Amino acid sequence: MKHIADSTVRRLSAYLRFLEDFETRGLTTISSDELAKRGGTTSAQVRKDLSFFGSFGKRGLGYSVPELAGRLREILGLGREWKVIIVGAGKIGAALARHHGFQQRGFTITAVYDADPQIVGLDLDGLAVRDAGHLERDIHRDHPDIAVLAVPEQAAQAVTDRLVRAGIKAVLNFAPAQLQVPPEVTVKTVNMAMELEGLSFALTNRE
Amino acid sequence: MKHIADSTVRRLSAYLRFLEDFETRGLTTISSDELAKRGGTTSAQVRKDLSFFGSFGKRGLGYSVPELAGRLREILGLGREWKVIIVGAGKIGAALARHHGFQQRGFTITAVYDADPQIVGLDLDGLAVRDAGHLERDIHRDHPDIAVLAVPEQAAQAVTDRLVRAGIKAVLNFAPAQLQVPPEVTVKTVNMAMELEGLSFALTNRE
DNA sequence: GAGCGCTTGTGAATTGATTCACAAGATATA
DNA sequence: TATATCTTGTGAATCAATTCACAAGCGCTC
Repeated sequence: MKHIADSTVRRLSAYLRFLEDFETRGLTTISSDELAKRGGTTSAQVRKDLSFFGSFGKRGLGYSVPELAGRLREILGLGREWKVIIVGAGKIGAALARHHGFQQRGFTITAVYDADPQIVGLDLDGLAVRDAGHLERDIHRDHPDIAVLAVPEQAAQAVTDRLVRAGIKAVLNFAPAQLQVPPEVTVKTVNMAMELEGLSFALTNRE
Repeated sequence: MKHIADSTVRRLSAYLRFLEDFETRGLTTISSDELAKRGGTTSAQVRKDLSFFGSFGKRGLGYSVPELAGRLREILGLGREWKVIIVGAGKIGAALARHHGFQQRGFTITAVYDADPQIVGLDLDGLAVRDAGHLERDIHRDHPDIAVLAVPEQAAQAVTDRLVRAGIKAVLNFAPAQLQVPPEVTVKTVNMAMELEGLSFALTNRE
């Protein structure tokens, strides 16, 4: 398949959210222009994004809401359940573990780990924090798909190396670190400090 | 000033982090190539990024670590303290309020708000959760610079409208919503569901 | 102070993403 | 069946970001 830009995938994800909203409101068709308005983009952009994967609309009419939603779920790989482990049960990790919003879209948190004996064993809304020493054993046994990394900066690369060696192919990184991984592993980093600095820059260099 | 791309600002922020690391390790000069390796980019990219703001290096030698760090802090607007309020003290909001990592870079959390009377008054590591009804009054009095939005999706736009009307010019949005704001307001959105779906896409369409 | 090795700063070239613009298909109406 | 009205899908054009490539500057050595 031709390479798909990250920005395109993010927009597809946004379109799906809007479609689900339209679906609950009982609408059956929608035009690229309406989708664009909701997503803060243009109708040409919407059509181009979709054109990478096929042609799902009807000329003169628009797109069938349920059909397009289904296609997007398929494209994004949301037709199945993904097993997610959280590594690091500090403030961020614990908040994510307790956040039940992920379940909706098929992301199931199957385990939470920490290295601190004070934290291991704690109950987070029904999930017991496991000892990070068992990471490799558990990964070999349970085959989780995605690891959410919520450990301190200094530990981030070492933990990532362990996850990769154990076979993890996707990491959502909350540590403020640039992780090195082999090419078959995908990393997405959420860096709150960087976002705040982006706001600081915008406020300072008011254009 | 010429328009600076978002991706450039994010890289500047990353360079600064590396420089601070080099600084604590006692290094005094660094080349664009070393900076690039650390940041997973190229030396030409590093030099181009910096060239938008001036020429800070010495040919044949590289950059002075403390000088470049200082320049980047200046460019990013980190020479001052920024007052940050957190709106929404649910799981994510509370975790952010307790997270002390922001303070380091000059972002001070001055208040936390929630609309739920059950939550108003709770103590979050020394910060009492205030009644969201007082948002406007407090903003007029305290002039915070940045609002972190951690409210449920359905409330996100309405709360944003209130913040904008009260004079907030920068919002860090954790709600999975596409916020509409006037052009003088900057919004950065952190959308964990979108990141997970990006990973789902990558795992599904293994290239 | 001439020569060498190194690294910056930057136009030019390239690659990538977005926007334009319009032919073609679909529906509706008469 | 003909006409009018929509809206898609997509090459071509434009705009933006990255990479290339090299002249010019700096420090070091002889």
